[in-house]
Amino acid sequence: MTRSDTTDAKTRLLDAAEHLFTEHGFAATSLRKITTEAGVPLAMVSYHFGSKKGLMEAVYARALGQRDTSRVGYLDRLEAQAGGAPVPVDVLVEAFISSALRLTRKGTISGAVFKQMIGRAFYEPEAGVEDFFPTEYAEAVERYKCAFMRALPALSEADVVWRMYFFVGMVAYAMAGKDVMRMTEIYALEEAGCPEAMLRRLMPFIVAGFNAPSADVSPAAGALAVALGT
Amino acid sequence: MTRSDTTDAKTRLLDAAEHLFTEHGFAATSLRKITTEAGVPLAMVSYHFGSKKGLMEAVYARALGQRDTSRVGYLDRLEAQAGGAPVPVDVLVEAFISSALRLTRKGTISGAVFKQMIGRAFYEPEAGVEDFFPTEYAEAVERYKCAFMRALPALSEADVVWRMYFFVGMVAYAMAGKDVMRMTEIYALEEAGCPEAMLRRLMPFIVAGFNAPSADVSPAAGALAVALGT
DNA sequence: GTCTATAAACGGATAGAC
DNA sequence: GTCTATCCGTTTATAGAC
Repeated sequence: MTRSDTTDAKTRLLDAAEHLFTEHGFAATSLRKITTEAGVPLAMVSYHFGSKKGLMEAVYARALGQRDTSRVGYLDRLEAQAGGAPVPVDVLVEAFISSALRLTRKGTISGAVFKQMIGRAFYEPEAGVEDFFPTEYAEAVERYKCAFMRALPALSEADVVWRMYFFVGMVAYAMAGKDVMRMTEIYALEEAGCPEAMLRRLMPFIVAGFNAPSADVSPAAGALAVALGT
Repeated sequence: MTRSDTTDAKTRLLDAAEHLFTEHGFAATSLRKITTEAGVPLAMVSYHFGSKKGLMEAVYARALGQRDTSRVGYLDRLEAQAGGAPVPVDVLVEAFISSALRLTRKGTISGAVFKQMIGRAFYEPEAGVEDFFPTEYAEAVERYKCAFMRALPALSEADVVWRMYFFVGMVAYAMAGKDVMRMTEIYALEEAGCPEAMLRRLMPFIVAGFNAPSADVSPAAGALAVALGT
């Protein structure tokens, strides 16, 4: 048993499940591995959570805590503060990233684990995992979309949505601690593992991306098309 | 059986495994599902590939085909063409994306499936999956890093590497067809599923990001720090 | 070479003792 | 409430018939 026996079984189960689901994914993690790491009998899963899926739901429920309403609330304040004028792009980007970081539950769970968990939830192929992140997100995306469109009147709606897509994807990637090219190993990036520092690096990159001129979508014009033809 | 019987069993197995591993992940895909979809007996897996892991390796081996040396070769040509002068950022970005797209094997496999497979390989938590993408990538990253540093002398090495990290992550995210906020559904983005179009949208975004002023890393100065303090 | 049948282990879930 | 022992379907892998 990995954890101290002073903690109760339910908590130890949640801790172990959180760790193993995060590390290896849902399908690859058996209840036996979880109960072994937690040092509790197998049957405690059924008793406390009903099923494997119930355990996972509980893991996410604990991590998410009470529903975080500050996502749009923060944006509300910013827009009220601007008093009718568009909120600048850099403020929007910073607000979105801050909201993402603020998902961290204040409590026993480490911020790093939580963020990796969120990231995994998105990448997890199992059906239903994404459903823990429900409608509020669609609302927030829509609100931010409108804000970005007002801040960037030169861009088409498609461009704004695509750039938000890239933005969201990169935040998820960074928060999940992914590193497909092993760059953090190779170049020993100091700030890897510290989401705050990483996202501070990210912010000017994203802001500049949003402010870029519109993409040329015509098939013939792109330099990319030329390169692909070779 | 889903596929035509005219194709031989080995190929049908590879096709089915490629599809299902890509769709649901390695751990969540059983050999039975694969053999059922392929319309071949279960034992053919052991016969042709030895084990489940062997099958997956074969899937990746087929997809990767012969080692693709054009990754740095393309960059070589660009640098020779520039004749000592730094290769501009937009050309580098376009070259990198083109190389990523060019990973597509010319043959039966669809480009979309392949790209999603590559993306999944990175996100797949199972140990050893990333090992199919070996040292050549580290070389390419190093070469591009030097090229970007020469094109962006105002940036520190750390900034360049971080921005490449974001760049690579976003390409992987987009190529894997991920969509954590379901934005392609909600906003019915037409070009989703067409990597070329998507990456053409991505290019100006990334180029502007690279050209952004250096990130202010000091703890107190960032607007982010202020927001987090509230 | 190809496939049926089965082995051997593992999976999630539960009955029932304490 | 807590846990042992077990059920039973599923899994990967293989033995051996054709």
